[in-house]
Amino acid sequence: MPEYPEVELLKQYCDSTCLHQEIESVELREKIILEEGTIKDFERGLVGRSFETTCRHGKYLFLKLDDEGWLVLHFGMTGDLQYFKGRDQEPDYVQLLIEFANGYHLGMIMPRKLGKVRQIADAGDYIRWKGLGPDVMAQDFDLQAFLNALEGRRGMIKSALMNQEIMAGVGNVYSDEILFQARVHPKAKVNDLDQVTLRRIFDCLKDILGTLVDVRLERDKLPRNYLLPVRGAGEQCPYCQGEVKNIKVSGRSAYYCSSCQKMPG
DNA sequence: CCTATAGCCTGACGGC
DNA sequence: TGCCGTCAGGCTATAG
Repeated sequence: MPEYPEVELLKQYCDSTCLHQEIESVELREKIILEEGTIKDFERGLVGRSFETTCRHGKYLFLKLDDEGWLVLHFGMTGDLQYFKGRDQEPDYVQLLIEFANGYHLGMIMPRKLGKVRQIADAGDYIRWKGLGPDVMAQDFDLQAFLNALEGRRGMIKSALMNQEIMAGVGNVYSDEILFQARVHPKAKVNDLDQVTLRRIFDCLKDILGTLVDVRLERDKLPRNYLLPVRGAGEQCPYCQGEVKNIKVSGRSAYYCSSCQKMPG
């Protein structure tokens, strides 16, 4: 689930809960979610420190430690965070548990262990090392930056939007939403799209991702023309009553309106 | 540069 | 109810 909107909200959640508190203990329960190093070193590296600020790039959340260094969290397909008090309130599937001096805990919840955690020296270096493209919601990711990022691409537009090296933050679900509202077929080739269409995609991207954060992902607060509530095969398009279909695009499940999202040309 | 495939890991769901 | 296959919103590696 975690794409830009979810991770941005998790960042805000951290900002309002767990900053500036001394870390008393750390339990990393699954070796597989540690990107590098040993569990012992990871745990020791956090105890006695505190989180000072946070930042986000694409689907990655960075928590800055006092003194120096960062904790990076990547949520995979099922990651979430919960800040809670007593151990008796611990939710299921906590793989990383951080206990603060005030008695509260931050749990990283991950039923499928596809996420990653790691301590790093510098967030910028990490972003470069991962090869991440520009963050889609950064101020300077404007229309020109979007066009530059897609320059020379010949693959399918949905794949390009989801490619974290081209631009970081969009995943499978919201790439469908963006293309739905821009009325572009997910399999349309990037180099077949004209400037007007690319601009429409860019505008939809910014608008949709911003809106999802504004409404805090509450479905009933979304505008009525969203694909999200009817993102299932056989559902009805809120624009044209056409049929929502499911196809595979680069191995991923894509939903689109077979009537109003046409191939260009 | 791009696509397809398989794999990582495990819960939810539908069919029999 | 139980078993089994399939699918799921992440990413990576590999082969063509």
